Amino acid sequence: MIAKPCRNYPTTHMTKQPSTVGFSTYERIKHDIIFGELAPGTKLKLEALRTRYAAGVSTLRETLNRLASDGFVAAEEQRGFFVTPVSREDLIEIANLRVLLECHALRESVENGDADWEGNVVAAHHKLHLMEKRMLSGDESEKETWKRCDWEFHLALIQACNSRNLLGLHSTLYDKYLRYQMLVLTYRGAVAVVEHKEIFDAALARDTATATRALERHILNGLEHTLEALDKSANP
Amino acid sequence: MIAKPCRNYPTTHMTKQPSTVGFSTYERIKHDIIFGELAPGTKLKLEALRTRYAAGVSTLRETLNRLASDGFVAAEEQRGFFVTPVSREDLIEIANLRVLLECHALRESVENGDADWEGNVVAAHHKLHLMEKRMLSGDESEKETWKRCDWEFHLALIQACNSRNLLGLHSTLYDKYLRYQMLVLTYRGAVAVVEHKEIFDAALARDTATATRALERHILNGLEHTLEALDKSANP
DNA sequence: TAAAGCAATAATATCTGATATTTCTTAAAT
DNA sequence: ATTTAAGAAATATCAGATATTATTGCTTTA
Repeated sequence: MIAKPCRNYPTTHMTKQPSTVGFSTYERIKHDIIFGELAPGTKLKLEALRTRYAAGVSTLRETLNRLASDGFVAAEEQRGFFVTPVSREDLIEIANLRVLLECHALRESVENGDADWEGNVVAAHHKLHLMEKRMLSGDESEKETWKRCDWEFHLALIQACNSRNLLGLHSTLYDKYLRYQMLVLTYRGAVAVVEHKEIFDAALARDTATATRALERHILNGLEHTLEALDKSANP
Repeated sequence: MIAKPCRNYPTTHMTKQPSTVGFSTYERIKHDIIFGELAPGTKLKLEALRTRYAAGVSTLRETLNRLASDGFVAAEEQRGFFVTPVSREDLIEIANLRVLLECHALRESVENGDADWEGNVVAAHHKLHLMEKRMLSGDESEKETWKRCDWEFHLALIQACNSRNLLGLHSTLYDKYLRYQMLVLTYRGAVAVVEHKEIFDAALARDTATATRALERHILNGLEHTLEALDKSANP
């Protein structure tokens, strides 16, 4: 679970677009799972996917195997592939792991980050804040863009942690967490804005303890919020 | 959400024997990478693998994609698959991540483990210790068995951490770390025995702080040892 | 009526072979 | 020596064939 070319690589000098069918199919199916277009538990029949994604069976199986290793798809022996189901417990696990890994990465990053790192963090926070203002004013037309900004902000913060392995694991975890957020479709705009600002300020001030504490609260508040929405949608 | 027991299989809890070619190939290639039979950086040509593992190209590609997601194989766009290279930095990252995840899991486990957990830990440590005595007396004929016991001990310790996701990540990390150990082929018998005992005692005494500290030292000592051997083999 | 059995259907797992495209190798040319 | 061009090798992808297994629906039986 290390290579995550699409996001980790800077968009500046993309030496070669990975234009293979396999890669693009992987991206599309993963996207559809994260954003709920393929609901949790859905049976992924090869024939159906073949027409939906215009790819051959072999390519699809490669893709699904990859997604299975990532944990977005469950491969059941002789029974085929399913979108990984969701559960309260799983969400809690994911969130706690994200706290563990992201806080650790943030600590390292804040202590090692150079001028470049600072610059990227400032830029990412600025872009995120612009989006947040638009969201707060009621313009929810670009939720995906907003989420990308959120991702880029969180990534920028931990980018200087000096561990590709850590960044890779975190990326997958973020995506899994994101799926739950997309699932319940509820936002906690104003609060999250403040939390982002707190993390941002503490990180730039190189106040490791405050930054990690704020990040932990940020993630756990999100968890609580998502759990509530999840329970509500389960018991209407 | 709860995985129901396989319909056809008897209730005996043998690890379900997935008889598919895909799974067995996956296991075998992964094994060969971890135990160095496929050296780091090796080009994995489909034709060669086809004869070596007696599997079709499609199955092999599925397998390699899965291993690529796990991080044991590097898939290069249009250029095929390679055994993931090793490096000093990567080893350090892996070890540090293992410390982070395994210590966290151990803490949870020690605080939540029930009688079953204790029983399994005692059993696993006993078996490990038997193997260790054989190794110390010069019988190195079963290094793989010994390593399996080491794995089972470490796993038993964290088994009660209540997070499948965490256990999954840890398992992969352990294997990656193991590859480096197998690579340098050096053992630090007596020292590791003592360290295992320390962890074991503290865990059973529910002394979380001591247990995690001992585990951290155990892993970091191993890292240092492996790094030295790695440097030595690089600069002869 | 419910459980058990069984045939028909659907879907998966796997291999082979074909094709287009890309990368690698080698040898000629500047 | 570096570049270039042709040929060989390897990958990425698809389609089709087959064997095996899972699912479904109907029939029988208790």
